[in-house]
Amino acid sequence: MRIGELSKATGASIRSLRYYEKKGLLTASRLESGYRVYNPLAVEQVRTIRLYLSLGLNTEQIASFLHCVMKSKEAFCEEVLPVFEKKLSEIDGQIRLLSEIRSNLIDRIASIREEKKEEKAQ
Amino acid sequence: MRIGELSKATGASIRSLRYYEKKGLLTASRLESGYRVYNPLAVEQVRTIRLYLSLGLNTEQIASFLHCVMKSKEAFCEEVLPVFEKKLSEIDGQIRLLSEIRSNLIDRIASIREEKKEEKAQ
DNA sequence: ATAAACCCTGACATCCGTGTGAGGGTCAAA
DNA sequence: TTTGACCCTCACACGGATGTCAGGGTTTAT
Repeated sequence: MRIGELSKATGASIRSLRYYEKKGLLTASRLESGYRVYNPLAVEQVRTIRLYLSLGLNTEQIASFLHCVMKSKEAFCEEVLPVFEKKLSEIDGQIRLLSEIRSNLIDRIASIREEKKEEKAQ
Repeated sequence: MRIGELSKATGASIRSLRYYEKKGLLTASRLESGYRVYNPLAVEQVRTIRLYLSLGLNTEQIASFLHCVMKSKEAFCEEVLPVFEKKLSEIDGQIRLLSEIRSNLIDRIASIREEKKEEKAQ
């Protein structure tokens, strides 16, 4: 299949498919014209790439284990666990930070509402 | 005071102080040489700017109410509440998304650990 | 043969506060 | 006066996946 078909089949833009190739996540053979030609399995592969991207992994991390998870189950790929654990701890950190900011904002909003109430009361 | 002193007094880099000025958050008069000269109140102003930056507001949002909060209390500035509320809802959205990803990762990590246990058991 | 649809590479833009470096002027103490 | 510390503006880089445009070649159906 050509790049336009793969794009439609996966929802990834043509731009993105070329980018995944550049990052070593996807390969294609070429026609004499230079057109990329994809194996039908590429559809599943692109879906897998996008799944991991949606988990916040970057292309380098995905590249480190993609060849394995395409052949075997995720659980059988040595590389996967440390990447997931690293990502999880990053996310925990982000959630902690956002939660602090959230509390701070909530306090400030509450104070402002209080002031407004008192203003009216006068 | 000059920019280097203000930088030391506030912890903001000289680069950042110039940037705040460009964004309309900070003003300075100039010596004939072109050197910036700051009012002593600038120290408090820069601290205020950095406080709001740390809450995730951008320079444009801060600019929209900074002149007011430097004169009056936060609660008396009309502009503040809607900005805080907008930011809060963004943060809630971010936390929700991160929490989904977090659950997904935790599930996957647990599955992998399960597999490993079974592997050993054999 | 011609038009429409498809594909190619390369490169700039995005977000946005901050780091950094070039190239050059100013101030203060020795 | 010289030296070192300080200041100025301008401009590129970052992060990282994606959008988009330019300029040009290919395929396919009519």
